[in-house]
Amino acid sequence: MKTTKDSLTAQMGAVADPARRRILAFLKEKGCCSLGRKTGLCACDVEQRMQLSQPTISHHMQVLTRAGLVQAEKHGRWRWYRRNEEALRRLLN
Amino acid sequence: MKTTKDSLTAQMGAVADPARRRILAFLKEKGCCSLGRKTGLCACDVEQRMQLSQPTISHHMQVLTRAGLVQAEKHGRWRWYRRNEEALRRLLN
DNA sequence: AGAATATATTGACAGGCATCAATTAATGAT
DNA sequence: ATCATTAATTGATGCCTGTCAATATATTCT
Repeated sequence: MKTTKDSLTAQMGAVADPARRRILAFLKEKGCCSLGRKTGLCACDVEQRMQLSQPTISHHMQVLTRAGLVQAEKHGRWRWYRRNEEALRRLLN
Repeated sequence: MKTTKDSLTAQMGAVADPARRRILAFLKEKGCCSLGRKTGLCACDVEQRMQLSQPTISHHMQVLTRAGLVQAEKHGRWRWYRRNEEALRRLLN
């Protein structure tokens, strides 16, 4: 058996990957979301900005979401991701 | 070929491991060093506080040192490790 | 219903990483 | 010189992770 990773470790592990740090940076841009939202992006927007396959993006978004660093909302067939600024601020103690 | 890990990624990867975070915390204690130094610890002190083998400790100290988060000095047969507070502060942007 | 679009899931693979036992290296003490 | 101590290195093992191709699911459009 394996003891589940604590939340701080999950968050730090999430942020330790350069691809995910790039994603977090993209999520800061304003007015780029395909859904017309002021902030955030949907997965296809992220995919367009990264040289990574769609399943890989989906995986990274899951890691970030599970860690609580981004929040996701489903809108039709899109999924809208935005930064959880509160959690990101808290991560920096 | 593999492109070498950038320094930010190395530092975040170093801190993402719970064992290394414990070590960094131990290094904050005052007056616990076997060498009589005010701050820091030597490897054997760290080993005593962690339930990990000597080679594993040695490995973690190397990761932390390579990332620049701790500094090492050799004193006789001991190696004295101390936190690089400057680098740690900078890591928190 | 059928086609198109956005995303998730599955399965596979390679590389990285944490860990240990055994060994080696370096230094100090007798 | 020999022994003891502190630490690094080596080699092995198993787990975790980033990535992709293929497939599945969900939703909208016609």
